[in-house]
Amino acid sequence: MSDKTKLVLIDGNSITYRAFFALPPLSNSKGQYTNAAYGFTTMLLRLLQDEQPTHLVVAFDKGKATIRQEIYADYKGTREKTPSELREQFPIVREILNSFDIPYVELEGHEADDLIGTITKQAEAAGYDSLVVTGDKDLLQLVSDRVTTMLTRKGLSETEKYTAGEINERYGLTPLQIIDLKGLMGDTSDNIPGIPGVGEKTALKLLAQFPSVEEVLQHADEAPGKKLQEKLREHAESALLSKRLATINRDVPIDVNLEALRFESYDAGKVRDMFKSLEFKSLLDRLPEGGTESEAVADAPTHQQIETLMINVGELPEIIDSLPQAVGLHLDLEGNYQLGEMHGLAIATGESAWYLPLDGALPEQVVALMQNADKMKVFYDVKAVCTALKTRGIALDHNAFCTLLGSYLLAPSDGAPDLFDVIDRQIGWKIDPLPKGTPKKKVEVSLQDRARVAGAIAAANVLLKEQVEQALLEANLMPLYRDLELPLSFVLADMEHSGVRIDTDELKEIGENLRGRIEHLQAEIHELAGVEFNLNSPKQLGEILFDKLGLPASKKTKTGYSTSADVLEKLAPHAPIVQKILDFRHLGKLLSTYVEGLLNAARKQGDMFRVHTQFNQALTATGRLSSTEPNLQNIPIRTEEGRRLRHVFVPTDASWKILAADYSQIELRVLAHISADESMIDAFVHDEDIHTRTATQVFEVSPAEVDSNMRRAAKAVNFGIVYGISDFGLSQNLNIPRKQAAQFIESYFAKFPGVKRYMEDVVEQARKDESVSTLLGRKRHLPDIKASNFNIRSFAERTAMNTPIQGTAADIIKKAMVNIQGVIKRQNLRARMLLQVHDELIFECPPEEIEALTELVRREMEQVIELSVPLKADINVGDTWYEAK
DNA sequence: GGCAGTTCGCCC
DNA sequence: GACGTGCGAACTGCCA
Repeated sequence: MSDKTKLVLIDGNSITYRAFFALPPLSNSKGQYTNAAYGFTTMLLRLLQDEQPTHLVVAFDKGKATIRQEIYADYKGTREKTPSELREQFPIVREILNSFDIPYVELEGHEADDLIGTITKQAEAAGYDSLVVTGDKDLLQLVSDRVTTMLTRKGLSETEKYTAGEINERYGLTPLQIIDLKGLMGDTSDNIPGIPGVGEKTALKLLAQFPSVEEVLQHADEAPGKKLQEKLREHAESALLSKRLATINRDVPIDVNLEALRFESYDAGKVRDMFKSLEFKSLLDRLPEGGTESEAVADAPTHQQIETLMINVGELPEIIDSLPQAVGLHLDLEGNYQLGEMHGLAIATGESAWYLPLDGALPEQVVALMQNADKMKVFYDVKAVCTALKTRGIALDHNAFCTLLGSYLLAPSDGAPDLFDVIDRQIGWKIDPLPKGTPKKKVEVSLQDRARVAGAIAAANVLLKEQVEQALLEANLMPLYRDLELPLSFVLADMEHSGVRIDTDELKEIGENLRGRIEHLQAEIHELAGVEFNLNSPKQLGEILFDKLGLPASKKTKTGYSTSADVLEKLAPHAPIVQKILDFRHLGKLLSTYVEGLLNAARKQGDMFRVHTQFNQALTATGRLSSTEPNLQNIPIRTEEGRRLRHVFVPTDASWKILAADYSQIELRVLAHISADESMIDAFVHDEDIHTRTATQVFEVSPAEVDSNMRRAAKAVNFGIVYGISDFGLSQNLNIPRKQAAQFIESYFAKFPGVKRYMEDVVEQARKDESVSTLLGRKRHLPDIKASNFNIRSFAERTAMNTPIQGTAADIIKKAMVNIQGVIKRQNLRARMLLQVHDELIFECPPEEIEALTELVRREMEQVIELSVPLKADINVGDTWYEAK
């Protein structure tokens, strides 16, 4: 029925509030925060489209002296003050509504809830159908035959509509009983007390028995459990008060003419002007054409407006000449950037794009562009491009901008930014990615599609650069980006391109040996178990050990028994099968992950095999690198058996050497510096064994009295400090009770008061800024530091303590890498940097360079930055990585 | 057969 | 009630 009336009522406060916390704190070029207004607007546009309302109104809270506060002074008493970044957006939301000609209501001393309740009551009487849009479950109480409530779920993007039937299905309650629910359980966010200890589950159980708060209280004696009965009696008043607070007032003295809420259409031109001034670029293409747009507002085009022109090599020089100094580029690669096929190159300004198909070989005009130092070449991933070009014998000029690296430094906790996400988030272009093929099934992609996507990415890069650059400047991150991370990209590209030589014959031999022993172990285990089963299946293993053999199960996982090593180690003395399983696991890990993994990754180059890892420079929350395909940052060292694998990492030439340089205790030295703890600084200045020193302090003994257990415990505590683990984590590591672990930490802090003070200060600072920084200014956002959930907040607090330590150590070694590579190049050494493993660097060099390399690496690593304690690098040389220890 | 989720274990 | 990080192998259950 198209003539039916449909009134949509939006809870303006609730939706704006939710939008604010759901979206990152974006601001536009005028410095206005707009994330909440933006989120509200996306919701509004969606409602207009999906619901086709005939009538529309938005309600806002107004004033402080609400009726509820008269009843209960502490109402909303615990709520944090609305942040100014949010407060300043309410006027923007009202302006946006004005541009749509959508009416809004507010009344001094009343909340939006009550206004919505009152209007829906009148609408019901007039025979309108209403839809209430909110993030607040309280409004479910308004639901009736004529009123539906739409609730937002996590963020704003998902919503759920509730009719009376759905409320019954979800809660087993009538809409009005939602009030009773809240009366019993209360609401921490509004500081409505309810009955302490009664949550949703208990409240629902009670209401299933008796229909209302009053009845529940009358029959308190019949409630399950003595404690609950007592609480019901004790807090009866509170429950009744809470019910009153939760009841929406549907008779607010407000004069609403329903017909004035009629909404037919809006002037798209007016709205477009509004969006442009707020810089809601991505929302522009959701508006219809036409309207009375003012011409004064200039704007970047949307990606649909960018047509990518197919060109040939001959046209390239002329286009390049016409380009501005910063050129958006995208190298269209398929698959792994080291090996993958190069399909083409897209070149763009923010307004136009061109696509040059390539078939393997790079024409000289492209090479010229890549080596043109006068143009700033803007890529999404400079390291990938640089490496891809290196494999084709071309050196990318270093006058480049990396939008990936910049985006990462702005928000490192998000993990590796996805190209299409970044573009959508920052510019609002929704580019359909190309379909992904699999090794099995290749998908044919037309050249036109390739051009469309590559062209859009190249053009997006130009706009992204502007935004990222600006944001880096504002966040004081430009020096970190320009002087450290971007130069490091080129060093990493060198390393990835070099690769490391692998002795595959040796590796295969190790593999054969392991395979034989694994098969033998497997046969023995099956024999002992009396049945053949899949030893690699934790599920089957658990059934054998704990059901069939009846061993005591100590730990459970989500899906069944835990069979992890720490569980099995405790069982080993009781049954011989267990040690064999542990051995099987250990050897199996070495075989599948390392022997087979490395063999799969090794590529034949001339007469030798090499592995070329990829370092991810834009992924970790702390600023460390990570390594993939293969991961060369987790090659075994702890057990001799595993450590042997390092024999297969050999120099390019048999006469060359491997040189390994590792920072000694870099994290603890960083901690000593930033905490300025006297005792700790003293230990490092005198180059003492820090774990022994910690043991003497914590256990109050002389250095000679420190036994191996004390040192081990002290080491675990230091380890815990560096990695930000909890008392729980420490107790797991040391296999001691949580209480004892907490005591260790306490006595540690008593002996290192400077460290304690630092930990307290950094958490306080994190609460203030919602972020922490490293010595070189790397930032990590920590919104969870204000979480109400204890676990989430505690985690954020440990992160606040740990990130400056781990992140500063990452800064330091990165800087050393850039400096070392600079010296190697300037001195024309043949030595090559091969790997970085968080606190160590691996090189190879001809024998005659050993001395020079040792000297320069030590100097650059130790002198890279001046701290209040010395930095120390241990350097070892050998014929293989194993021997360089 | 592909995908996501889980468990396990390696490194710093 | 589950808590430093990241990568990857293998299994499992689910989908087509």
